Amino acid sequence: MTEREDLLVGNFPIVPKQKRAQQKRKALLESGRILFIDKGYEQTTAKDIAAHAGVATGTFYRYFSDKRQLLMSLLEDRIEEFFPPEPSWSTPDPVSLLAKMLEEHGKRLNKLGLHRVLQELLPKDPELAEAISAARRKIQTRIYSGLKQAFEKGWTWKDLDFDTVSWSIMTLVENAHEKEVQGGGHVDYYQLAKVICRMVFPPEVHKE
Amino acid sequence: MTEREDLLVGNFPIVPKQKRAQQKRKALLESGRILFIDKGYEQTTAKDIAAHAGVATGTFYRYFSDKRQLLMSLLEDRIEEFFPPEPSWSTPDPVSLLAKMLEEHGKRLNKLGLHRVLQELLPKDPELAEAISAARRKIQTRIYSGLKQAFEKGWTWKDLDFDTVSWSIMTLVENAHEKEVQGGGHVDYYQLAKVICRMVFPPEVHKE
Amino acid sequence: MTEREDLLVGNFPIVPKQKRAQQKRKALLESGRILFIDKGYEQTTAKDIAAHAGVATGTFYRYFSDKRQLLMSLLEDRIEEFFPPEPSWSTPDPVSLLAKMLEEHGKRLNKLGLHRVLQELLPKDPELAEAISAARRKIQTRIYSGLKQAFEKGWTWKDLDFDTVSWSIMTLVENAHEKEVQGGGHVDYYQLAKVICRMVFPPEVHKE
Amino acid sequence: MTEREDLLVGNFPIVPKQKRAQQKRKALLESGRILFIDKGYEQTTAKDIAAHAGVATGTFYRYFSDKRQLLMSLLEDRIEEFFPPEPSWSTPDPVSLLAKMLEEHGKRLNKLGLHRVLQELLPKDPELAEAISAARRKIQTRIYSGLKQAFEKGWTWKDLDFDTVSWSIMTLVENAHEKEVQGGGHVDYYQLAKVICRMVFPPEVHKE
DNA sequence: CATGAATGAGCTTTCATTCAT
DNA sequence: GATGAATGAAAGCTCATTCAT
Repeated sequence: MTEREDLLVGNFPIVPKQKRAQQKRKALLESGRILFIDKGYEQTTAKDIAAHAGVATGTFYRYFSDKRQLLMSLLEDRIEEFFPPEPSWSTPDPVSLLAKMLEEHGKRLNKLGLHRVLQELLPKDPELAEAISAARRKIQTRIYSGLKQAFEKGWTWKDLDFDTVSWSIMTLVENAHEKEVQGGGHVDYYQLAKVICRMVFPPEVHKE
Repeated sequence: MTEREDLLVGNFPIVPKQKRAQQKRKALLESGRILFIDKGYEQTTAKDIAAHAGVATGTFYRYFSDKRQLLMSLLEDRIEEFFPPEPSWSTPDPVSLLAKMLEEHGKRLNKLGLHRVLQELLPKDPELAEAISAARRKIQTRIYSGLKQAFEKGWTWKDLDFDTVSWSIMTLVENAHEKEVQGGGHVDYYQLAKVICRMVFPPEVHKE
Repeated sequence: MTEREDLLVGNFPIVPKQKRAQQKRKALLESGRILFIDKGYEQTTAKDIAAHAGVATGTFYRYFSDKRQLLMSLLEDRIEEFFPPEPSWSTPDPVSLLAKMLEEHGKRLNKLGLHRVLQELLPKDPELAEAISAARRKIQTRIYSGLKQAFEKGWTWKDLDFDTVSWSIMTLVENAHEKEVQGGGHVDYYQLAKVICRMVFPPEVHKE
Repeated sequence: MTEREDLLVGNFPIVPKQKRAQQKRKALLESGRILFIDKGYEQTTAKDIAAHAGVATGTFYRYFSDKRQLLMSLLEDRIEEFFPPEPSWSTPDPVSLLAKMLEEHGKRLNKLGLHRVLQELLPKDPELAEAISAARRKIQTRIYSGLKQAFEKGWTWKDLDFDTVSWSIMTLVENAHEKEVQGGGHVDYYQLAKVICRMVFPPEVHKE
């Protein structure tokens, strides 16, 4: 991760040591986050962010080399938060556990709020796209191995296609959050968890 | 749909009558499509499109009032193509049929290629977002009633949550295409179809 | 006048001989006049004029080298109409005669309607400005000599300043029309004529 | 007037506080004035003005929302200066006083120099036209009542038409300045004053 | 001759970024 | 360090004029 982060964020203005400066930096980050979410990345200008943070335009550039870098800093170490943790299957009630996890993940994404902004950027920023892609692959790999373990314990469908199923789980989990945002009715996380479990386990295992 | 489409596209420069002009218009549309896909919507300028089509900037504005309208023309009457047809369950081999449908849908999307562009635009263009949303709702409604019929015939899980499952199917189908694009290996449409069927039918029905 | 006109109009497209062509030319002139008056010179495009005249854009340029030349043709031989004829003083009732002349001049200007357009152009077109200026000088000279004759007959004030008075008459007459247009109440031409006569004749002459 | 002025000028970029900025603003205003007078309003671009003021294009837009607003700032609180003060008749030597007033007004107009520019704008800018019109009405009303007072004191012609005469005075005074500009020889303000007085007073009053 | 599509210079305006104070 | 005025490249769009048909 570290290498990738460095790549993304660059090492431009050394994170300043003073308290004051730290506060300004934080204010800028927070203003950036708010405005990006509110108006979109492209529609938000450096001037806007500076004004919202109560500093001068020029100050923006003391802390960030440009708008992109601010966004990257916002994302720093958090890209993984955009993706769900791997579900745990070795539990008496995987459906409830999964439901809970889904809900928490949804909340986390809503709190970050940058989901949309990322989508806006992907076409323009191959580097970011690659970072996202890497994070996604990483998670999917974890899900994959989780599935494999469950398989080895004989819990899953015998013909489980790890690849397809792990991808399906990822996809549903990632999009559950969007569904909620779009106001297309709230997601019933429990039902979704059930559906996911059906993709993985044959019915007889459920009773276990 | 037709009314909404008209709304989106407007009736700006009447589609010209001459052959030549038609060719230029087509060239512009095609150049727009290529550049939008290649560089993203925001990064593509009217000038770029004109240059790529081998015409002068002003010519662009003969045929389209602006970039957005070109995109809308590109989308005209095609919004529904972005969404899958509803799967049919009443068939001897729903998995294969579904797999075939998924593949065809993926091909169609790849041919259009505008999937990403749409995503870039959605946050900024509420009108488009609404059109997309309507199309999506329409399809999902169809899937929903398909499920209901299957349920009434007693084929599905007894506790099927139509809403959650129809949404899950939509989501997987919509994203299958993306998986392919991202180069994460080809999608195994057959496996995906199997997973979807497992969300819907209990195993004993599969044998039927 | 001829030389000046040639200067203004240029000798670009030889006035065409055919009837058809003549009609198109006239239609263009008339459309130009209407649109110039309605929207102003700058706001009217060659395309507008052609469309209004029911011909193609290119046709415009067959008859006129450009927008300016159309305007000049509109003005051709008419610049003098923008200015009043010299008043005649040797008449039993100069006030009534003058009043009548003022009214007729006002009507003529309203009919042409290009007064405003000229004003719009003067700053940009020194050549036109010069032509206007020359025409004005010409009229003023006539008024001047009319006054001189009246003076020599002993009718006017003994200390009449020909220059000032002829200029004043010109100015009032030229602006009377504008007053009417601006809707600042109709001009009472008879009262205006009386005022002008008082500038010229002492009261005892009036009784004559 | 103040309200109307505020309306015209808007309150776009708050007049900046720093000295430097004030200078740039002034430089832009002055450059605008010069170029408007020299080339006309329409022929002058924002870029021209910026270049003439020695600043970048973008700087223009820091201080003015557009060309029009610059002109409006140039006019701010000055519209009345374009019109003469009302003449005073109750004085031992109204002719000389009037002559002096005319000359001063002429000088003031020449200093502003924007007379022509206004004329260019009037047809296109109804708001400005209304402001001008209001100012003109105001002055004319004052002249009107001045005449009425003189009439009541028995100084004027018995059949004085206040309306026509006040309009005539306005018109002559407004245009006197133009005469000078057009290089038709300097205006003899004294002679003009005499002419105006003859419009108002019968000869026997002059001796008083 | 007529047509109207095509051209491209040029105008307005915005905004990321710099730099004098 | 902080400030915010200044910069100028670049985007969107218009329109006088040309030219292939």
